[in-house]
Amino acid sequence: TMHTINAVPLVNSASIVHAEPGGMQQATAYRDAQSLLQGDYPLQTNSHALSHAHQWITALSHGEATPWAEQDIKPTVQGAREDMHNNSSSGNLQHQTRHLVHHGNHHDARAWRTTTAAHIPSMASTNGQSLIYSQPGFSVNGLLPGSGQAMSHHSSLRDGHEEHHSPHLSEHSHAQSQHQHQHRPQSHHEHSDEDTPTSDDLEQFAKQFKQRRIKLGFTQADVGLALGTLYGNVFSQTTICRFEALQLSFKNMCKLKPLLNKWLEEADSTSGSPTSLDKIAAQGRKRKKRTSIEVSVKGALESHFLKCPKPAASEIISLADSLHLEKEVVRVWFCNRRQKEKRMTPPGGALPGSEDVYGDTPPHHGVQTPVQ
DNA sequence: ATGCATGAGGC
DNA sequence: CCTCATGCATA
Repeated sequence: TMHTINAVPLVNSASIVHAEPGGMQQATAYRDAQSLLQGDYPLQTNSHALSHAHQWITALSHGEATPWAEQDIKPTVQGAREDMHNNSSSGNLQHQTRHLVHHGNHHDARAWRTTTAAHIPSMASTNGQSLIYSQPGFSVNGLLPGSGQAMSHHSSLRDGHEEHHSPHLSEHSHAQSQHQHQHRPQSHHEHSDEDTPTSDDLEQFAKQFKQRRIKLGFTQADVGLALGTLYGNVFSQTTICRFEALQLSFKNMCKLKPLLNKWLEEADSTSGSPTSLDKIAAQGRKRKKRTSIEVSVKGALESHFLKCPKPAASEIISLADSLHLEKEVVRVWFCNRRQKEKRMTPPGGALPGSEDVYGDTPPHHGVQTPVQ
């Protein structure tokens, strides 16, 4: 039926070796970086020995009700995000319109920075990296490639343009563009950086971003880390990955684009402010062990989802019961499943014509039809 | 690359 | 309880 994956963070001595000049494989780089990042925090490999040992080795015994999470340590990280939240808005006027009023203008990464000052990611201590990159001889500016000196060449990157067009001009199955009904015919430059981009812009940017990132020798994790070091907003490998794969909501993509774009520019010019930023201690919180749902059970959930993507609490309970899963697990599963439908790149490919996915779009309409 | 999870806001 | 942005832990 179901079991939980046990995961006691073990550390593998991070092989800080990765070199591979120039043509390193992204996979390789990614691996190294990841092991560094993850292995780092459990061991406190670095100076700050903030011993706050360990969370989520959770008690096996556990009580029925939320065994994990005994102490609620707020990461303190959130504060700064509020701002960003409303700001991205314009993308899909789902239900944010009201916020547009104030701060209709800080699209710029810098704007956030101010409000974000010292902002600590919940747990991603990244000391391991600085430890490595701090080596004399390596400039430390928050955006060094995981592969060390691998980056030697680079090409210019002025916005919008290719580098290489995919030879196969697929008949462009871009049906999406329904998200942005707003085109600011503003008489000014459409710096793919300003205003709300179109789905195509995003797709284009993401693709190019990934390509350049790789050429520069950075891993997704490197980028996420650099964003934090440089602008105060740390992101995980996961987020960068999802951005590149367009697996985020349209709005989310819009929010991240400016930051990534900025990073890209900076990475190109190997800008030189040696920003040796130190991460401050990250607080830990117990995390429930990930539930592994069996395929057969997933199938059942999936079919239920097709019938009713938004089951009522009572339905969730009975469903959970019949599937022998905790109610919470089922509830979360549905939440995640719904969220998946809203990504720019939905799973099965949204059905054309069904704009409002679940008919729950209350007063607003502009709901993006996932498409494709 | 992705599955399940957390938490801040919103009602 | 939901939506959304995010991410740890995994496959």
